[in-house]
Amino acid sequence: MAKPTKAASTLGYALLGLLAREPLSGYDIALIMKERIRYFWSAQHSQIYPELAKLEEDGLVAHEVEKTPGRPDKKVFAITRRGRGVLARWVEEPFARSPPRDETLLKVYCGMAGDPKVLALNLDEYATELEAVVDALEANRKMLETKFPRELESAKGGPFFGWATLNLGIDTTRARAKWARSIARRLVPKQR
Amino acid sequence: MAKPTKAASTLGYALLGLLAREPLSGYDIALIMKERIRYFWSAQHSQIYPELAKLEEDGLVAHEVEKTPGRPDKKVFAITRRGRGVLARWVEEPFARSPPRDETLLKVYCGMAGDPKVLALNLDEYATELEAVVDALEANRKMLETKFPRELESAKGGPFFGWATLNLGIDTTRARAKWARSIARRLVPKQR
DNA sequence: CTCCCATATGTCAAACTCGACATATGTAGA
DNA sequence: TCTACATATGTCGAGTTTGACATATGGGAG
Repeated sequence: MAKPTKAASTLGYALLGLLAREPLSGYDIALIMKERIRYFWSAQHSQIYPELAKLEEDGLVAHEVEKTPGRPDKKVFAITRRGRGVLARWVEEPFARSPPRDETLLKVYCGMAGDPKVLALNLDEYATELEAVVDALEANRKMLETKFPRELESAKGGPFFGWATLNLGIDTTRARAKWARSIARRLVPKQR
Repeated sequence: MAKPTKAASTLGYALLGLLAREPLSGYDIALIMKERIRYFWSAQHSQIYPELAKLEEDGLVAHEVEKTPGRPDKKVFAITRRGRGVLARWVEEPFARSPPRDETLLKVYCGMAGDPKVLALNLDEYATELEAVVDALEANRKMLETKFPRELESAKGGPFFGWATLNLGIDTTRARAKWARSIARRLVPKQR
């Protein structure tokens, strides 16, 4: 084979996964990464545009220009058949235990170096942020459940896998918030 | 001020956090990152050695050579007073919601592109791995609880913060394993 | 009229990270 | 004897990621 259907980077797979749902521009993708899927993946537009170009070079996506009145032109990308094939092969690979890098846990691990009161305050603030995230994710899940009951029932299609992803996101974010509060409480025992 | 006590990279803080507990060589640190704290941080030795040199240049750590019979010499690093100061300041900064990059969630999010049966198998295998990790983490926590009851009670010192970190690691890893099994079950409904 | 904002796409340098290569010592096994 | 392995430290190139810079359109606020 001349072109053995090259593999993409992990970011490339992320883009393919979004485009497998619907055609999108680089700008759209940047927005989705800042909002919908921020809890498990994100990238800056400065990384997205070059990666889209690379995917197009490899024939995994293709774009057409959409002229919108009163706005700059949009390059709307769609996944190709080759792109779907590459994505499928990656999805079916075993799950890698990629090196987790959790700056929050690292900071708590170093906690003995700092003032417990300050740490406790920061942990509570962190928990409050996370609780807001949980609310947003739960609203998102509720939306999927009312809008796509069929897909969720049959465990097929984009909505189901988005829902599956949300399930873990919600559980771990909530667990994290509770944990932060519990550690904060341990750090300042006799709260008045 | 001539030297405004420069900040370190996140990896630098990780090294300072380990050295704040006990003096260690680069090799020791690499081992600890492969074993004890792998569930929230890791780095290769090729990154650790240069970073230690950089920290030493900035006066945050200092080393002395330990001659061990029948082994190559060891450079044992210890944290300096300046290093503790830099670490303390970082610890007391607010928790940043750093961009999470969860390849597992990404792959499931793209699940509609692959064969459900293969995905289910991989998820089960993944869950089995995670369950082993949970066991190891729990053994570690048990060890801390029997060996350092005082520190855990008073919420002070390295052992307490190691224990605090383990708490979240265990909870989220277990939640992840359960989640993987539950999604796997949904993907192959009528298991014979 | 001017400035800022959302839309929209792009480049570039610096920093971070990984995997491969390199070197050296001593022990255990084939 | 040869080889492999654990210990121990290091360099280097390639790929990833971020943040800053750059450009262009049109609407709304002041």
